[in-house]
Amino acid sequence: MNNPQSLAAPVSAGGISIAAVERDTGLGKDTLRVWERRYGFPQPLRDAFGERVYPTEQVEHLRLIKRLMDQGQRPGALLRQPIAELTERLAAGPSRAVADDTADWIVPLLKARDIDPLRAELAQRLARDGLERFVIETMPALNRRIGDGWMSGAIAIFEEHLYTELVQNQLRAAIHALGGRGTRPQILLTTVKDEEHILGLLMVEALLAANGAFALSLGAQTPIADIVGAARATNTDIVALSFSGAYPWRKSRDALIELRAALPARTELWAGGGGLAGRGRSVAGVRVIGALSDIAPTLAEWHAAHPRRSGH
Amino acid sequence: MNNPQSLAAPVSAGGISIAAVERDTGLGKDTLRVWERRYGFPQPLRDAFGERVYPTEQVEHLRLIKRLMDQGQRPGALLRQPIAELTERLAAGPSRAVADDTADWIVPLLKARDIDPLRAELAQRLARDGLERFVIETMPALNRRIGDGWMSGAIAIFEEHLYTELVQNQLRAAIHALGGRGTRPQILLTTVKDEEHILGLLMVEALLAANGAFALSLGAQTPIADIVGAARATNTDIVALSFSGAYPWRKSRDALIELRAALPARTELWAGGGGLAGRGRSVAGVRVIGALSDIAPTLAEWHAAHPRRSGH
DNA sequence: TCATAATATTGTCCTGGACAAAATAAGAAC
DNA sequence: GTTCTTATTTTGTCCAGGACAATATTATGA
Repeated sequence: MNNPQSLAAPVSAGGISIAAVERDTGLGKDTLRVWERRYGFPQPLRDAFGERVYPTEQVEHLRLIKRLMDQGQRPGALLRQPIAELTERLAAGPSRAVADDTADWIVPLLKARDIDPLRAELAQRLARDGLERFVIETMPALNRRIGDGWMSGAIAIFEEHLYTELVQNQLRAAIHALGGRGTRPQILLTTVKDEEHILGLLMVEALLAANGAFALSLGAQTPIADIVGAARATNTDIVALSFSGAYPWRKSRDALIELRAALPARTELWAGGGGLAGRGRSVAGVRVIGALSDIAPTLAEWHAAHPRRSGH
Repeated sequence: MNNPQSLAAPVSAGGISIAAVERDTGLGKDTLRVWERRYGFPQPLRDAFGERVYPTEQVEHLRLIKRLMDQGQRPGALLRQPIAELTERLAAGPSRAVADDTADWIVPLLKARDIDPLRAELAQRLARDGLERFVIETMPALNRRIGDGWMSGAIAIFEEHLYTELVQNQLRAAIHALGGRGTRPQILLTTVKDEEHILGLLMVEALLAANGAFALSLGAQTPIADIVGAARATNTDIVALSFSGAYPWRKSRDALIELRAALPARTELWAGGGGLAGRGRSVAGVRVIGALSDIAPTLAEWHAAHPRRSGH
């Protein structure tokens, strides 16, 4: 108690706790423990109380493994490979590549002390490319660049926050400017528990708005029962869910099944985001949106299937 | 694979699995099990494999308990109470009072199916009262009304989300419209770890903007080290922190002390929000902003103390 | 070549024990 | 009375190691 130094930080110094690893990688606590038991990796240190402390490099390694698993590879093999082999596989993987230097400008701008040029640059690109292209092409490139920068230590957390904040403002302003009102279809947009991912949500909202569909966003972390309640109350045509890549597929699937069962049959259920991308067969009654660029066509399909009737 | 019906649904029939309860209530698996062991509730059934199956009513009960806990009550007492007692407590709530009927209009508008009138009403009030008055007078009344409504069950969570979303959009748009750039003082605005409270942050940002000071908001949950890093990097004059009422005072004090020690002496440190209001003596070197209405005067003071020099 | 059965892999659940962190109550000092 | 310490209770999360259903992979036979 008198020695805050020794008390305060099981976190910062050597590594992070198992709960933090779960949050960061999307791998469950049980999974992490059973991997350690079976494969000998990860092999966290222990703090003074015998609790696992994962060094940053191992978390990095785990993140790499998670990425490969999302591509369809199986853990048994991956966990026995040395790390060099893994990066190699990742590079070989589907459609990596695409020399991404189109987004390189963001880093120096973030690093500069003055934020006005950054804000201006973002605004200008948005204006020049248009909302749709900005969201589908520019932003993913930027996000990836920022993510990489963060992992390699080139970008500090506050700089990532700053980026998120500025882009968010741009998107919100753009959506606001489109100023749509109660058109059909009526869309409810949200994420389930444990999903933060505000930016992804906003990207979808922007794309929908660009295509004349104005979603009602409930923000992140809406419990399933409340999603159902909201859909009922607002007479929603489509409930759209977004899952980030860190969300375990099993969980998203369960959530979708439960939600599908609880929603009225006439309400469509759409799901998308990195957590579902590439997942072979989907859940019955759920429309999986594989990529951002699929949103517009899917919306068009909906319109084709629901010809406009007079009245409201 | 051949019998999807029987396979798929440990979910629907009698109840739901522990993972589903965790997702729906936000109570961790470990917590659910330890409550069962200690207090005898919840008391799930078991399926053929010995796994817990929670009946819907118990999930409902758990959700009620969670709500009371969010209100500050402790589980030990709640878990021993019969369900009738709980609903009663919920209605009683903490220190209601203050006949606040100026904000009563929000509830029926939220309840109505159509969101356009709500959006319009908010926009109109903002335009009529001006940003400053809207933030200082209207919004706190609305927030309180919404909070009360939620606790008493009159307002569903999704309606609260909806309100937050709409107000947020209004504020952001207003700030954006003021469109200020790199003026002095340079302010860094954020909350520390574990603080969500986005709306409060945005209110402060709006007030500052209304007074010609454009804060750089880092969003919520910035680690202290990163706040310091950001302040250093951007040559910040003032770091402003917001603490919600739910944040324990002890923690905010510690955070402020730590931050004060780490920041350069020339950087001022301001702190405000419900978590600090009324707290007698403050931390040395920290300026406590008691109420939203104090922001403008405090800012004026800063300007008086820092007469404008030519150049920047 | 394709469907079906046998086998291997893998994630989640289980029990029951432990203990740090948070909240509260009790006491001391200004 | 109020603020600061110090004990005591409460409460959430972690641990180990066993088990087994769900899923993926391989072998087998028509």
